Amino acid sequence: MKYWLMKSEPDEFSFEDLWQAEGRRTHWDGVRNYQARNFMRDDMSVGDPVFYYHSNCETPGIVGLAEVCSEAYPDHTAFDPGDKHFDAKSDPENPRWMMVDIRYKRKLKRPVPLSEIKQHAKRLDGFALIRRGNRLSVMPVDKSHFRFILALESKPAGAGS
DNA sequence: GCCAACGTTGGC
DNA sequence: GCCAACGTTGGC
Repeated sequence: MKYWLMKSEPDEFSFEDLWQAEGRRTHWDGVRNYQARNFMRDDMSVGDPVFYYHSNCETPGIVGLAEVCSEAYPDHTAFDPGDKHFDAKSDPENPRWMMVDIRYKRKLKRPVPLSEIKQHAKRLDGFALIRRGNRLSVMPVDKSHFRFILALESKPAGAGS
């Protein structure tokens, strides 16, 4: 079992939207980065836990838990000329972009903001989210990092290290 | 294969 | 809105 973090802009598709979605699940379409695609295609398994992260918003951070609930399969939005993420070079016979489905698990007791995660940079050494210039929208999380961050939700906001 | 130009991401 | 960092593109 591997652990993951997936970013979404709440204006596009928030954790609340995932709750509202039919079956409380959705397909993670629109990833157009090879590294992120490879993680989904090659390394994810059904049942893997996922941190749901809100980016490009007032307080970026982890807001909830989800889980992978499908194997990777072709991202059909790449074939749709009307779609925002259309990619003419993705051939339906040989799809370039893949996605998985994820399912809502639960909200964190409180969001754990990026700023707080950064305060624990030493403990979280190597965590892709806080590596310089990180722009990955799907990234692996070490099991120990995952647990450490999960424990933060039970501590008061702003509690020191 | 190099690398400049460009577009995008995403925190601030 | 700014801008640093990064990935991709395309000329050569």
